[in-house]
Amino acid sequence: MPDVKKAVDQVNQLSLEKQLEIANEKYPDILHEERKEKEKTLPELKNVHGKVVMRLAPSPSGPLHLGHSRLCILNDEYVKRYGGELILRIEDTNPNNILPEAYEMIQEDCRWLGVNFTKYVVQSERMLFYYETARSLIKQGNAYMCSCRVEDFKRDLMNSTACPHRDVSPEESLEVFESVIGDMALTEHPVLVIKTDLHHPNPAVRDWIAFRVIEKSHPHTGKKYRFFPLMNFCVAADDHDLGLTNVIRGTDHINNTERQKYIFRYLGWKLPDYFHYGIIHIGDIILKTSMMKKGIIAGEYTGWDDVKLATIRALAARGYKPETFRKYWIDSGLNDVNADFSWEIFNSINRQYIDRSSDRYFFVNSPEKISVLDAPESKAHLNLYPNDDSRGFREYDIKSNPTLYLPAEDLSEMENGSIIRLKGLYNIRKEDGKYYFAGIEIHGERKKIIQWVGEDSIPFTIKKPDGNDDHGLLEKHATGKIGIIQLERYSFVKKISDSTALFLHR
RNA sequence: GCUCCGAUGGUGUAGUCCGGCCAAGCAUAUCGGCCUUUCGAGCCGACGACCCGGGUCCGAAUCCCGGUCGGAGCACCA
Repeated sequence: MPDVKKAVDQVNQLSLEKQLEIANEKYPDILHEERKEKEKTLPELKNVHGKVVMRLAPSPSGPLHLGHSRLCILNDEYVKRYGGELILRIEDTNPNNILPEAYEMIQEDCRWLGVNFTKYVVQSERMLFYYETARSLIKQGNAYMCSCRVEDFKRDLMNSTACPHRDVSPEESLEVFESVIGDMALTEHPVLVIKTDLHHPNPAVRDWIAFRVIEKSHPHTGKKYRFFPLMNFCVAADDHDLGLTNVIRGTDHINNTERQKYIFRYLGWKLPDYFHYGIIHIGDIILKTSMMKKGIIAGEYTGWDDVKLATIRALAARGYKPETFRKYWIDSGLNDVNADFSWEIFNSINRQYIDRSSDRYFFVNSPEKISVLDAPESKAHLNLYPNDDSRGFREYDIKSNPTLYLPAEDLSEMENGSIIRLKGLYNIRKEDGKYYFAGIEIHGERKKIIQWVGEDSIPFTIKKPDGNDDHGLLEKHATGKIGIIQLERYSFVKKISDSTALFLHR
């Protein structure tokens, strides 16, 4: 150790240039270590043999939202990596939970995200297949028709006791099944139950319900069917029938996977490889489709793309880029630990994608009207993008002793006698509540630099996700400009008209 | 309550399977500096983490046991 210290001391005696020189001569390798920023990638999937078949399986209760985007991107990434098929499967076997427009919206959302599904499947079109699968299970004695009251059925499960219907013969169950899927009037609403293990330690896995009667008309199939399969049943049947090789989904599905495995076992099907990742909790924004729907009906939101919502289309409308979603979810990885979604990081990624293409403009929030005394006639000269004259300019003729609008907050923070810089124009000094011209020089003592607008500015509203819209004035030069812009010192926004923009992020 | 799972800085992650190259990498945030006519971008720097306690081992973020804390599920939703 003393030798090491001695050596280090010796090296440190030398100048940096000298050190570099020696290193260059003798050990060129160490200097070329430039840590290349490795693009983070998803871990390899286990049990991949050749091409994969994966799926997205949303229910059509509404358009896709931020939470769905994760599943979409992850599946898409793996299919792109290994090659194969990505199936978009619409899970619409609950007529009570369907928004007819959602079938189309979901596909649009996928395309916008750059998620290229290669096959589109709608479950309500596969009812006969589900019935056939159910018959097989009944004939095997692995499924039975039950007409117990809900409470009795649940109580039996908790007590690990069999209900009276569990032991009826397959023939008898099949007969009941056929009558329920037929068009006879029903006196009771029986269900089809998959037999598992009444003593399974996890009550969630004990005999579970596979079909139930819903008399309501289905948006796609009308009144043609009334005995609808539940998610666990169709997922198992479809995952096999569509040839899924790998299934990745959230840990909230772990028990469902256990239930679905019974069907695979009974029918001798090969299981796909399952992976369950931790759930990412997304806060500060409305994510539940049912809540959104309610709010839209109540007029609280303008539609599925309202700024306050976290649907893909709402975020797209505000100016988030598809690449942002992709990078964020890849960076988040496939951890099996639950985590919190970070708007901070999400926004930071988005900023990288939009900054260079966003022109800069002045917006004064909560403006205060002032007159600048002793001010000569001037010209304001401002870049559309900092340090890049090729992008063009915003130019204004400012008359002498002009009336200007400045952010009230910045003015109130000014101390008596202090000087502030109006960006692209000149300096002003505050004196006894009045404002005086204070020279045009930029350099010299470091001053705060703020945005401003003139009398030709336009009333402008920024709609914000939290519902507290900002009102102020936008510089005239922005008229006609539509799209993502940066309002200097305020935020990035998506300008949608000459009077309105949607708030994006700082 | 029952079943299962997990625990790395303020936040998100890498590493954990197959112990040593990890006195722990990256991103983001924060704070400084440079640059800049934005509180934006870029560059440089600083700050900051292996839940606790035992055990195995020459060696533990990594393996084992216990504890604590957190989470998911327990629907005739998906």
